[in-house]
Amino acid sequence: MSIQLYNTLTRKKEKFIPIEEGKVKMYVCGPTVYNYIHIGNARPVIAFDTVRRYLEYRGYEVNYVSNFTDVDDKIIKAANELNEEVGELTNRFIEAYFEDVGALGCEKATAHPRVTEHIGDIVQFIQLLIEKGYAYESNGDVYFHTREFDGYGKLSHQSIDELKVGARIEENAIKSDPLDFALWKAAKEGEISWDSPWGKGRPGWHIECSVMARELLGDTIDIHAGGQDLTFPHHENEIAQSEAATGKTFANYWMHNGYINIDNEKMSKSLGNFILVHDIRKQIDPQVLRFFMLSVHYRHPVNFAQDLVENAANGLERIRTAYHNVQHRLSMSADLAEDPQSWLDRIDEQITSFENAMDDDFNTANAIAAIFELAKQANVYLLEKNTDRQVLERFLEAFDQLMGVLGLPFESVDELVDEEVDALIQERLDARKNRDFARADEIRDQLKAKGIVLEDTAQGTRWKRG
RNA sequence: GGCGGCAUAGCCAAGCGGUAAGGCACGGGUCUGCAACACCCUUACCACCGGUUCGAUUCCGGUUGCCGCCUCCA
Repeated sequence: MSIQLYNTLTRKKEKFIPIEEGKVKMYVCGPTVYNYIHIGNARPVIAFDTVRRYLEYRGYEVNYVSNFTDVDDKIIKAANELNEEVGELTNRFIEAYFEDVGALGCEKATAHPRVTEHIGDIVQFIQLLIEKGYAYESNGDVYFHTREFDGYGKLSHQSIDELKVGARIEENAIKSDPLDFALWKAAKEGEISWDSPWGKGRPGWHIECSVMARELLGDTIDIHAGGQDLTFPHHENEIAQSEAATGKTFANYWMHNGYINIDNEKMSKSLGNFILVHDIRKQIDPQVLRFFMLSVHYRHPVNFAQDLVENAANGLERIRTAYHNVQHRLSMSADLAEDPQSWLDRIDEQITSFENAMDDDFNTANAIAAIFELAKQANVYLLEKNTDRQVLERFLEAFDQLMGVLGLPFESVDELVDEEVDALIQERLDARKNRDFARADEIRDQLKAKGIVLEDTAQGTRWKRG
């Protein structure tokens, strides 16, 4: 089966066909770095990191680009307030971004371009738009003439006239049409700026993505992704700029993730009800956060609430326990069992349903269901008196593979080795053998107080942090 | 005003023409010295009203209720 993905441009699920066979050019809009990212910012990063991992799992070579907006009004404002250089501030938050997103299991992109590294390219791109008659200079600013671009509105499915009726667009004497948007903004006194043919200034917001995507991926890319709210105007404007400049399709597939709500209310920096990843990951296992977000389809809203996250934590724990129990069994016995084949087949069935789910517009909710089913099968298998080494290994391999695609690797065994704990467990085993249950329970309670939970199995006692 | 989304068990969440995946929680069993882990069993007339169809949770129309975009925002 082939991968189907929902394309905002056509509002349909489409078969994914890359421009170049076996390769994917993907661009994901990244954050404006003037603060730590909130969990809403983290959603697209997690969602599209998962998309990327699955594409790679499917054998594609993915060239994944995600930018940093490291100069804009909010950054300048924040830098002024903190009495810090713009560059210092953005470096600080870019570093924090990598820490936060890394904790959430997201791989680094192939490239993380920054706006300030591409000013020259941006200036050239704007010049090209002016030459082609799509942009004009006014008072040191440069604007894109929206009405000159025929396809304007095709992504958000808005007609240009309706947009005007919508009417919350600011009137501005400098623009010749209220729908026009800035490509270049003239610098105010004392602001960070770069020289340009139109005087000192800096790039507008939308132009950076058009330019950096083109520089790093070419005129036409396969997948362009970002949060739902970027559809209009950001992505619409990117299309206008890029296609006006190159005369080619900018991106074949547009993917947009849904929001995170808090108590069913939209979370955003402007509303102020946001949860910073920097803070929350100290309280909640970041893998749980990732698992929680992936338990809902990426296009649907996720409601963030304490009890729902705990719910997800319990579910993840079930999968981890199954995995570690298989590992434990493998380390404790080397039984041989009859007919491993039917079990190997069952494992393959779950891998297939996982793949089917992911092929269907990256349906991680269903993919997770397949992993739960795998866990169930593993638990049932562990009930057998005799197990086959090959089957146990295959279970682990499948768990590793599937959870790996979701960016949720299992803790390695090494981290679970502790001599002191082992000694206590041995002492408890002896106590139980001598029917000294008081001592046995005492040890169990003692370990529990240290956050270590014991599980007695037919093959011995295993422990975990809980 | 324009564009769009959602409404499925106590909670979360898939499915989207052939009488409902999965998880969490609850209850009943089994396992256990007791527990933990686990296993088995139990739990839904898919917001409402019409229509199309042999058959609709799934398609069409309408109603109600939430939500989003059209403005910086993931």
